[in-house]
Formats: sequence, C-alpha cells, structure tokens
Amino acid sequence: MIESDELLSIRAAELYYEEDKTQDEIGSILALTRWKVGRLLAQAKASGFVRIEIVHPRARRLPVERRLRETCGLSDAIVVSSSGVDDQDELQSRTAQAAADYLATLRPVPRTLGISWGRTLDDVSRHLEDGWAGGVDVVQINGGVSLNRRAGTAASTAVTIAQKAGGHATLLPSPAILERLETKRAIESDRAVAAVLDLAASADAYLFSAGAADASSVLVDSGYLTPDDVAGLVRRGAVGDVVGRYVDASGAIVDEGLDERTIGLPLERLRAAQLSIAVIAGAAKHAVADAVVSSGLCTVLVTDEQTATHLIEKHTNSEDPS
Amino acid sequence: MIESDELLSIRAAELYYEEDKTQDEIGSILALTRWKVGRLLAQAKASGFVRIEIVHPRARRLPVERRLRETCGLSDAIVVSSSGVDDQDELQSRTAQAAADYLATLRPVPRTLGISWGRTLDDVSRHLEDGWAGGVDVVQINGGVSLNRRAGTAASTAVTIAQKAGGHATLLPSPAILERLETKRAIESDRAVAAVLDLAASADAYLFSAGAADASSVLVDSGYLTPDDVAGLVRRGAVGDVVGRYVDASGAIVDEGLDERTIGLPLERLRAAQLSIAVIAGAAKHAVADAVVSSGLCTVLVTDEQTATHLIEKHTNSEDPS
DNA sequence: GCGTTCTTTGCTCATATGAGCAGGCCCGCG
DNA sequence: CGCGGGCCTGCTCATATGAGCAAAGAACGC
Repeated sequence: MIESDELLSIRAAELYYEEDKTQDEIGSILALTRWKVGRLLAQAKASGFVRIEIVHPRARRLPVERRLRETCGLSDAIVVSSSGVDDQDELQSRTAQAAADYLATLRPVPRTLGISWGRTLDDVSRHLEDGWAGGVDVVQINGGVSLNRRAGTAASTAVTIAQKAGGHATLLPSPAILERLETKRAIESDRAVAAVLDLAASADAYLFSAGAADASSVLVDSGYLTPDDVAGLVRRGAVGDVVGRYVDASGAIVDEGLDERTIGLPLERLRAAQLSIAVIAGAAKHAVADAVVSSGLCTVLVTDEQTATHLIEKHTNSEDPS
Repeated sequence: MIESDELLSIRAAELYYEEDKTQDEIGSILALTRWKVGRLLAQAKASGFVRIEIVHPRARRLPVERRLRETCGLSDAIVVSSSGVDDQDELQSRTAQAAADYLATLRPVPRTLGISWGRTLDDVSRHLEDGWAGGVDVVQINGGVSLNRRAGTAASTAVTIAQKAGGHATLLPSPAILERLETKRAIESDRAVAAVLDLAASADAYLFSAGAADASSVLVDSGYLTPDDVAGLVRRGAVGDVVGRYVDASGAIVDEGLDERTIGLPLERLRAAQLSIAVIAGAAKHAVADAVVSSGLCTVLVTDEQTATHLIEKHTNSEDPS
C-alpha cells in the first residue's frame, strides 16, 4: 500500500468508526469518491489497523476457536476472552461459565454424562442453570475425594449437575488411588463399584478437567499423594493429571504402577469417546492442556484465550517447522 | 437490558464482528429475526461491549478531539492516539507529526507564521514535508538559543519550516533572557530587533510549544536559567514556560521581573491571536498544557490522548462540580 | 515511441442495514 | 374484570454498502 493511501485509510477509518459518518460523507470530506473510501476502509481492516474487540466477561473468541479446532483437530472448541483479566480465579470462573453454557446448548443432549471432579468441575456445576437439560444422568468416572476434605466436594459436583438437569447422579464409591494393587483389584471387582465403572464406560459423553503437576493438585490436597510423590512424577515427565492419572507431554501414563492403583475410567475409554469435553484454564495448565489435546483425550476443549493461543502456536510450529 | 438479551447481544456481536456474518445469518443461528439481531447489535454497541480502536502511529482520536474542543472552548483540537505507547519520545514525535499534518492542511494558508523554538518545534519542522505550503514566511517570536548549544537549533527550526514552505525565515537576533533590564530595553529598541518583533506581532498565525517547569527545560539547557532559578519559580507556582515566559496554573506570569527581561512576543499578543497553535505532549506537560488552554493562550491544541483526557476531566469537573 | 499488461478507477446492480411505524402483548390501574 | 399506556415485535421502505465489471491510466519491455 502506498504511504499516502495508508494515511488516508486511517483518516477514513477514524471518520467511519469513531464519527459514524457514511462512506459518502467521508468521500466529500477527504475529496474522494465513495468507492475509493470503501476500498480504503477495506484496506484498513485488512491491514489490521482497525481492531474490533468484544469486551464482556462472557465474550468468546470465535476466530481463535476456529483456529484451535483446525490446528488441533478438535471437533469443537470454546475460547473465552481473557483480555484484561490477570486474575487466574476469574479466568477459571469464566471458563467454567462457558463450559456450563456449552453443556446447556449441547445437542443431542447426552442421556448419560460421565464426569470427573475437582475445583474446575465444581465451578462448572455451580454455573449451570436449573433445568439446563431435561433428564441427564450423571456418573462419576474416577474415584472420589473423601479423606480429609469436607465430605463430598466430588459428590456434590455430580449431584448438582444431575439435579439441575432433572436426572440423577451415580457416585463412584471408592477412593481415587489405593495404596496396594490387591486392594484396588478387590474394590474394582466389588459388584457396586463394577456396576458404576460399567455405567461410566457406557456414558454418551464425558466432561472432565485436568490438574497441573504441582503440589497444588487436588490429589495432594486430598491426601492421595504427597508433594514429594508429585515432584517425583514431574521428574519423570509428568505435566499434569487427567481423571486422577498422571500423564507426560505426549499424553502417556507416567507411572504404570501408580496408574494400576488408580480407580476410574481408563484414558483409552476417554480417547475412544464420541464426545469428551475438557475444561482447562489458566497459565499453570498450559502443559497439561497440550498433553490432553495432542493425545486426543478430548474432542471438545473449553479454555481461555491465552491457553488457546499457546496451543495454536505449539501445533502450528510443530506441524509446519518453517 | 435483560440478562438474557445482554448475553444474546454478545453472541450476536461475536458473529457479526469476528465472523463477518450477516445479521440475517446470525438470526438463523440464534433463532431470532434479523431485526432483533440488529437491535441487539445496537445495544451491544451502546453498552460499550464492542470496542473499536484504530491502531496506527498516525491515528487520531476524533471523539476526544470533539470533547476537548467543547470542554475547553478551543477552535480546533488534534489528539493523537497514545494507546500502547509508553515511550515519551515516541509520543512527542507522533504529536509533532500530527502538528505538521495540521499545518500542511491548514486553510487559509497563513502568509506569516510566528514560531517559538525548542525540541518539540524542531520535531515539527523535521516532520513537515517539502512543499507543505506555497510561500509561508516564518518569524521567530522569542529570543533564540545561542549560548552553549550547537549554534542554531532555534534558527534551523525556523529556517527549515520556511524553506519547506518555499518562504523565508526571519530570525530574532537576540538572547531569550537578558541579565539586566536595561540591556533588554536597549536590544529591544535596536532597529533590527524591533523590526522583527513588529513582524512577529503582525503574524497571521502562531505555532508554539511549552516547556515543563523543571531542570530539563531548554532555558536551563541553554544556560539562561539555572536549575535553582527554576526551582524558585516552581515554588512561586510556575507550571511551565510558554515562549520563554514562566506561567502559573492560571496562565499568569510568575515573575514580573524575569518576564520584563525576556525578549519576545508578549503573551497578550498570543491570547489575542486569531490562530495560535500549541503543540504540547507528554505526561510531564499536563500542568502547562492546562495553563495554556485555560488561559486562552492557544486557539488550537495539538496533543496526545492522555493529556487530552486529563484536560477534559479537569475542565468538566471544574465547570460542573457534581 | 509504441504496444502490452497490470493496476486503479468509477460505475451498475444486488444485498445488507437502519429508520420509522402499526399491531400485539404485558403491565398496572381503576 | 376491563381499560389505557408503554414496550416490544415484525414489518415496509429508504439508504448504505460490497461485488463485479468495463474503461482509463500507469508501468514495462521491446
């Protein structure tokens, strides 16, 4: 573009967007035909001189969603705007809200929804509106928190989601991780537990989050693991946990021994699911988000703008190393 | 606005502005009539959810200019965008550029232009394009720098502006401030000097900047004043200097004795001018800018967005103390 | 200097959009 | 229970805008 044209296009854009003039009026002000003005305006937009941003806590970033779907091969992506949000809690809350919105508008409505638990999922459950669906049954897909927390964060998440959808919740009556493999096998073969696991495996859709691999993990908080355990896992490449199982950057299980003592849906089932929705937000979870997406653990990702951008960059660079 | 409508207007805005959908298409996506979509879009704009910004070094802020004109009673105002610019030099340069643009498009073209000198004015002179006008004579309106600087910053500013306009420059062959009143009177009555001062007083238009009242002043730099002198002036209320004369917040001369030893156009002449253009940018000059504008020293102000906002706030608060 | 090719310009026409209005709905009030 | 009054909806119509095209102009090679 010629320098003088660039300047003109800026003047035109000012008059058009800030002063609400018509292209015709701008034409007479700048001594141009209105078609020229139209073209200058188109140039200004194309060159990125005109920035249009939607500022709202519930705003999404549709173009980013599209790129995320394309670069990461997701069947759907929801990206919440995080412009001007520096607070990670706020980010988490917005993302949870978006996940709730997504669930509510999901068609066809799943009959059975398998869910994990954690801070994010709880947040989602609280953001759902009463009557968000008509009769969705909810089943837990991994062992619950019960050791030292106020009993039932996990349970209440599941129950809330089910209640608000007019369905009922099936809880997984088991710890998340057992200390001994034999105990795990025993519990797993218990009829009540096995029935829930079967139900979980047959769910139409899954909704889960992921935790960062650090001492802030809910598994540490709940007493299943010590900070040292987590540090050890990190040394072996862990980037975070998905439904209680620690994975590395490629989405592979980090510690087979630990994994075998973990009760819940195997990651393979998640990878084979028609519809599995991951809700992951925050700078601390960029690495897990990448692992989840790259290894096909989810078909739908709900996340924040920065995480999305991070994923897109990573995936475009690795696929097209120019 | 109803909550659900607010959310819908956000969704509509996303589809309209980010996805370039037509209102009709959005209607079928959101199950609304296209008129409803139009109204939602209008609401979104009115509520400020849609932020449109023009991002370019030479972008101006027309709505701010209008408010500045109105609240400060200026006949014209030029406000350059300073979004994302933290560097004061960059700000200064952009403002100077805008001043140069303004001069170049000024109609009617002044036959004689009175100018001051300083970093800002020099910047303006360098941004002017060759042939920006056909035959404008330039005359200095205050005494020049000559003591310790590379001779002729002031002179070169005037000469450059004149040359580029195909006119010629008249320099004021005198120091800015004299040490003794008698010397000042003697110089002033010298025929050569008096002639220049007369020419300056009869100029059609003036272009000047202002300096902040601190040790960085060009008057200090040139050796006319010591940092201590300036500190003393500040104690007596000085906010900055205009064509070499220190003024307080109300635009009044701070030190009559000093003022009488200062050679150049009296501020009254500036106040009475048909057209006097002040070019003032940067956070350090907010106070002087306010003094210049409030006391009617300029009819046109060229400045940056932050300074403009500062002035508008000040003037709306003082006029309408709600 | 001349023809060729590519770009830019000003246009026509189809489409998208906003203003303004009539009818219907909901609310409160008598 | 019936009756205004205000608000929202969906419309018509005028206007603003963008696509596509032919002609003018500029740049280039020969």
